Amino acid sequence: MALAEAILVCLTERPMSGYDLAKNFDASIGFFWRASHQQIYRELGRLREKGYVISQEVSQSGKPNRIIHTLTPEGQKALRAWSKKPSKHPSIKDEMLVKFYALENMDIDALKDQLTIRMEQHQTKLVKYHRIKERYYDGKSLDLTQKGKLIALELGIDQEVHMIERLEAAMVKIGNL
Amino acid sequence: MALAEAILVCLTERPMSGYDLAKNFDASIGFFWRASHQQIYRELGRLREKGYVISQEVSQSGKPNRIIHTLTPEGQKALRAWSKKPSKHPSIKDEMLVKFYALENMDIDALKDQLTIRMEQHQTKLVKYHRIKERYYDGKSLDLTQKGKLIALELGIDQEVHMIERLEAAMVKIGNL
DNA sequence: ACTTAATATGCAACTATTTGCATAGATTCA
DNA sequence: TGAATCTATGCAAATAGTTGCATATTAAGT
Repeated sequence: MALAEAILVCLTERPMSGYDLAKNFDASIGFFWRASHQQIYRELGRLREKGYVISQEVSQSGKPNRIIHTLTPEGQKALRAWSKKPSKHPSIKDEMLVKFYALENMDIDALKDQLTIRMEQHQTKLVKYHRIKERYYDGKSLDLTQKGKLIALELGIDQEVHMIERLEAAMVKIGNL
Repeated sequence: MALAEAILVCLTERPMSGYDLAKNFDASIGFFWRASHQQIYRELGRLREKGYVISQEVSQSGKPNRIIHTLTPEGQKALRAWSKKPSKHPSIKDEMLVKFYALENMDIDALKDQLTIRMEQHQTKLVKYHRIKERYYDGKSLDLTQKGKLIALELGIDQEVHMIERLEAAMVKIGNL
């Protein structure tokens, strides 16, 4: 399972609480791997048992205490071993495209609405990516890890740009039916 | 869950056995929704219980008997109702891109190999798509359902074309590190 | 002759993911 | 002043998906 590794990858940046990780999964790494906070907290328990992270509670007044998780050398070793294993091809599950497969049995106006929403979602994502790129990477000197993140980010940006174009083309096509 | 609906979508084309469905999920509809044969057989049981399909055994000599599943009017109604509900955004789980996120902890040569494999997979898919397009859609007059499938197919083709370009660019970038 | 692939179905166990709930003080907006 | 949101953690149940196994015949390749 790669949720474990995705968490470890996050923790290479800095030690984090489960809450921080959940936010990361909603933003940066979440562009390539989605996970809910419930999943993350459970997985952190497993990683602790395996000795891949160590967890220490930090007192806070007012708010609940934070539990900060730090990557251990064993965790780092596990990450490197993982990097050598072939990557599974990404999961493919796109409800909307399935709907196109039986157009005669679909409500086409509803489908158009869904296409519009989908385009907006990709647009939003694209704006987010651009902001991150400008803020953290443009015109800065980058180390190896930052270069890797930039490559992933640029893959994401291109994907969104082309996805929006494709969906617009699809919209024209179903508009002309 | 949309596996149920993906199966119903397949059955709008013609009545099929579980085996036929599994092959469809490896080819056409599987471009947008992957499922194993075990999943499909289990789901067919549920669909039968709900009355969305009816199943009849057809005797065969030599080979095991086939069980042909036919979409019922209730199943068709369920499909139309589903088409009106907003589509969930596609699941995102891309191990390889996660690996780019902690490049310092990765084996870069292994990553390059994985990138190469990934490019080949997309290339294979693209060739498949093109073959299907030429065979079933090019220069033919199409009904509504066929037009829908063509739209989905063309989305797939464009996606693969751009994905291959993106991965090539990424390869150049990690080659230059 | 032997092995692999294709046809055809399906159970069982395990792992992963989603959804709903639960707690509880602090801050921000209307 | 009340409602909503943020911070922070996590359990429990349900649903979904993967992996391994099981059966049985035919046809084609080596």
